[in-house]
Amino acid sequence: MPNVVDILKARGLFQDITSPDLVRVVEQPTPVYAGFDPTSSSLQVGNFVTIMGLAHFQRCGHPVIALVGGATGLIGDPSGKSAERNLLSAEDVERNVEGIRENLSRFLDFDSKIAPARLVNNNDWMKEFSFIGFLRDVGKYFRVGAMLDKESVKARLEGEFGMSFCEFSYQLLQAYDFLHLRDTYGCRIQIGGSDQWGNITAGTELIRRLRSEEAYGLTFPILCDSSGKKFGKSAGNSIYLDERRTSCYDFYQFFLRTEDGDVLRLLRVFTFLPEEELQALEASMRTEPEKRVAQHRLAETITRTVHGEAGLRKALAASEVLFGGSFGDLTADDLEGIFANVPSAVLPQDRVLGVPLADLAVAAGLCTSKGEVRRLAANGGFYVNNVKVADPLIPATADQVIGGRMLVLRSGRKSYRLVKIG
RNA sequence: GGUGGGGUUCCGGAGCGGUCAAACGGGGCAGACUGUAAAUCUGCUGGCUACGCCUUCGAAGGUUCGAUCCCUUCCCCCACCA
Repeated sequence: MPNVVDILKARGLFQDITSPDLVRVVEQPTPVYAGFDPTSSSLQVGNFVTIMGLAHFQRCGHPVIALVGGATGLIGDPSGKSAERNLLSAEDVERNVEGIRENLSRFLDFDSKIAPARLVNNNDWMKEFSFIGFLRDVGKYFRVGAMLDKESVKARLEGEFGMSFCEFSYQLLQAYDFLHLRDTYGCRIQIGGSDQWGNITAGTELIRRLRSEEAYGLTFPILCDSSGKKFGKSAGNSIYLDERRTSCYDFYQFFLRTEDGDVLRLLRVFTFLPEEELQALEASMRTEPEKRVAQHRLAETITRTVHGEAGLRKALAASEVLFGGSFGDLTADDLEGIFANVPSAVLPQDRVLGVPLADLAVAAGLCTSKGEVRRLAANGGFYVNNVKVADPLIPATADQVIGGRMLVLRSGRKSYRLVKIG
């Protein structure tokens, strides 16, 4: 079987490892796990890195366990956070767990004969503990000195906000998860982003102490774009894996707009394309950059993985129309399909016809104020139905309402809003 | 607890009685160029019934024709001292 560590290294998914012995351990099928926080109802592209990590293990023949933190989500992981987080309500966490469970179930192979995936929720075992019981059974084996030494704790204690006991305890929970999965499924490896290092080593140490057995951790780098910013935000909004939160179109476009300097790296991380193909793509970037073959390949591949063939088709159809100039003879039905999950506003007819376009733009959420629409138009970036509009104070007319049902507002090249009459 | 320095628009940071919706930088948005890239250049960046009007400069009061700027009290930061 191919060595998964080598593959991860080649793919830019390797940051650190708790012991070089792991390289030999993975010569045999070895269960591995990664955790996902239910801080939101859907995973984001950043989480996809971890999913790819698990997928590589699975492809190399290792059973994988995806853990949803139904219990740890109630506490909040301080790793990488500069301030105490607000606690999520139990209902929110439960709802998020369901969303994430649904996300994950689409990416891992649960039917594999050799290395089936498994989905677990740490609330299933954590809920059995009493506070006293946990302190005695788990807390007893932790030294406060070592806990204070963790980067996530140190950073917070040095920062201005400090840290609650609640978050301080987080590492015990994650360490116990690892122990539990080791006892239950023979799991010996935990993987995660580099911010998880402290939590992972807390687990390997707990296992060593209580089971006299070596467990391993492997981290991958936190993805950044070439300007060093955390990857996965578009205009301040996270890119989610759930179509209801980020449309297939926006998802596809996010990757299509990848800059040259990042695209190869992202292809390595987010796809399984073989090295030969990556090199061909790199060559194409040199000889015919204007075709942006690599960007298309990236956007297409990851959209297909995340949203399926149908989702990719939607994204491609929408992209074609929206970057194809005028809407020509598209019907309202066509547009409705294309904009299916683009933010829209539904307004009664008398709130549209004769109403200044600027007001519509605000009502549809394209801009936050009419002043902003004016500025936008003054700069030449305001469009109605893909036709540039210079004066946003002129009222909307009936012939702008496609099929008597909707009109499409646009800011700049890529931001669209739909106004539906209804 | 004492002394000193501060809290300004998304952030940093000028302003220190009218010419202030508030310099400058960053970020953001838009435009041009290009390849839905990068770099570069340009414009915009409180709201509106918009050549004018309204709400903003930690909070509340006060002095003044007029206050971001002066005074009082309060809240919060930072530095040094104890």
